[in-house]
Amino acid sequence: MAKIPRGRVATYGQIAAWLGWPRRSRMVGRALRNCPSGLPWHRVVNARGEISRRAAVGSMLTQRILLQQEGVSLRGGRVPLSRFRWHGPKKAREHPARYGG
DNA sequence: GACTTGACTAGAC
DNA sequence: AGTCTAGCCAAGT
Repeated sequence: MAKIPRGRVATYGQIAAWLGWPRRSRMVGRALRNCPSGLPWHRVVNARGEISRRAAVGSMLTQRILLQQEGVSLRGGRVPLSRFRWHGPKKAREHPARYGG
């Protein structure tokens, strides 16, 4: 998760797959309950680009703000994955998605 | 050990 | 494009 570049997002399923556990997306979410500070937890969204309700302190408002600060804009409450999804630590693209800044 | 729950997902309508 | 369903598997009760 720490490898997710600024201005990009990944899904729970992706992270699970990178770790070698393709069917364990829920475990990623479970693990994030104890997410140590300093990790970009806000760059993790579900497969539809939505922010989970269980998001940390306060609400998903925090996550939305953090994402927007990185240039990840939400459309209709979702991150457009076609644009901001990160393709993984091994297949990472050279150029980040276009975002203001 | 048998339910229930959950920061999920792919597929069907 | 939205909503529902079945599948998932570790943790909690």
